[in-house]
Amino acid sequence: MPDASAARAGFPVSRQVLADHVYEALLEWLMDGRLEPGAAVSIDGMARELDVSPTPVREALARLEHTGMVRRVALKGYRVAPVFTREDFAELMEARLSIEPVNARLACSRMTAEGLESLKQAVEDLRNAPRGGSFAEYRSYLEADERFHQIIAAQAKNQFLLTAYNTLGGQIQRFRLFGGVGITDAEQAIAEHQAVLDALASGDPETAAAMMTEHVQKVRGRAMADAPAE
Amino acid sequence: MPDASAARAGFPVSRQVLADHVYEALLEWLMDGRLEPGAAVSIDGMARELDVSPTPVREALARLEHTGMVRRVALKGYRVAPVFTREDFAELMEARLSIEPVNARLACSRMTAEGLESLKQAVEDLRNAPRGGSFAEYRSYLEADERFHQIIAAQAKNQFLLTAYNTLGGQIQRFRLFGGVGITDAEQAIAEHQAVLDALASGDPETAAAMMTEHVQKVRGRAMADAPAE
DNA sequence: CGCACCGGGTTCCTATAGGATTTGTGACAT
DNA sequence: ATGTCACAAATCCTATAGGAACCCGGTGCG
Repeated sequence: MPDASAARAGFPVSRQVLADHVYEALLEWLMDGRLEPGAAVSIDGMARELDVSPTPVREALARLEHTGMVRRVALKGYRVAPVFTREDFAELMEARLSIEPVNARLACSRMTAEGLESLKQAVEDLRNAPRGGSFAEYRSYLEADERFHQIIAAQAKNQFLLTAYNTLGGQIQRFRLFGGVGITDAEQAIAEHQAVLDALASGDPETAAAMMTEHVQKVRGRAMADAPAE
Repeated sequence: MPDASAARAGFPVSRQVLADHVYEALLEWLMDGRLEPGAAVSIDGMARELDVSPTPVREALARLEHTGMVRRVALKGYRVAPVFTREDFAELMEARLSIEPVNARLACSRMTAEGLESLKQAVEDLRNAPRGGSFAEYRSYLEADERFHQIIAAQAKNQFLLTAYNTLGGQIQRFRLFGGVGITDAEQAIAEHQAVLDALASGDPETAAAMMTEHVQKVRGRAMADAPAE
């Protein structure tokens, strides 16, 4: 409750308007899977659901559209982006292979102590995360995984690359939810993350980039093997 | 134009709503330099200016915010993104160096005949563009330059990399307008574009990537030399 | 049976109004 | 002169209303 402390201090810090809350709510619903791919996202309906007027909903959706999470057709409304096809997935991985190793290389030389600490925490969380079959169970696993890559992107200290990664990151999350792949070979994946972390900690940019490349390639390999059909 | 045939057919295809027009108008004004960096973009004011209600303006601005062209502060409104600092420029070029060579490499093997033709046209336009001192004169030069890179990004046939590039592309345009650098060494720049084009035409991906890397590096070098202060 | 047509309901889209917040200005006290 | 306060204007933000477009049945006709 930032409002409370802000009110006490005398000047509100939160500065959030309704559209921001709606945006976050929609994002959460998208990531939660409560809104399935292809489903219509009615402006008026969402407004009723969230008990606000359509205006902030409209604004939030306009922002979301640019992330690729929802698509808009003029005079017809918004829909959750369709399910990833095999081609979409291949493109996404190709894009990751282009950007993430660069992030790792840059992050290696620019990493702060706090950043490294957060990374270690992320890998630790990955290890401790439950690996049950239900979605609720591996939710924390996915969260830690995403956080790991996000921190590296942030530590690259390049606003443009960070923006580029964040766009990808959202799609990656969305794919993990609806691509039909659960957690496969978690031990192997954790080892790969550890290898990236070690390279970053040792301060060798090229090794860090190479480890990241290897990791993403293996992720692709595992996912492709998992869902051979289409 | 699609409108004509659509009207003839009896059902409009364009399907553009007011917010789309406002979006395009704002984008054009931003690219034209009619809206200077740091300037406030008042919602109500824009609405009066364009003779529409604030609602579509609000929606258009919400979309624009995600491109980095304008920034929003809750309850205070939108402002045109501030002028590029030297650090911003360095980051932008670093990002270009990460993405554009990859685009060139991929485009090389996936290029269509039409794509190659458009590229040749772009380089030709670059050659024929006037190089006068005034902005209006080198506007077509900048347009052709941006088009060249945009086509390559599109020919990479990867929606995610294309999105990533487009975000960069907007910033590049904005920088060229307000970074204070005009066209320096146009002949040299054209030669670099030609080298990239030749490599793409010859179908050698690695050379294409290398030529693109070289081009971006030299662009950076020229711009840095031009604006040493800051 | 297939297909054009046509309401009714839903949803989108835009304008408008008014409350909430910020900004600018000027008087006043220190 | 400087800082503070109050007040007015501008701006943002949200809700609401109504016109326009779309979707979905049903009906009638070939």
